[in-house]
Amino acid sequence: MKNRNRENDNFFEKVYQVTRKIPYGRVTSYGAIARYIGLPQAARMVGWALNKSLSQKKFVPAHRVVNQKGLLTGKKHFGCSNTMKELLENENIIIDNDKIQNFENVFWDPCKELSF
DNA sequence: CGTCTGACGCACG
DNA sequence: GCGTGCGCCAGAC
Repeated sequence: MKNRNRENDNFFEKVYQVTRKIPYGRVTSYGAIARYIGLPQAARMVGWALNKSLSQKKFVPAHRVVNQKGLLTGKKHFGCSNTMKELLENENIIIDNDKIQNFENVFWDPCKELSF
């Protein structure tokens, strides 16, 4: 196997890296990540990649990624539906009815913050 | 190779 | 403002 090091070229790895760059107490959306990668219409793949990220050895703050509405749509993939909420609340993020409160304030856009 | 699915996003009614 | 339907890309079967 020669070049399996092209992680950077892999869509999934990009998602992982960007997600890991999400600062504490901040969240982003699937579309934002997808847009940062270059596939704004591939938001679904971001979520899918994050799902696989749960199996990754390195921890990926997938709980900091929500949909454009700020809803914890992926909470069910954390095993317990409360896990994602707990993690977010642990970061001073207010959650109400599986929705992030003050979403605009905690929103973190990689395309903007990373200025890419 | 054809078909279905998926942690979304957007257009439409 | 809310519910429904379609499209998007990539992978699994």
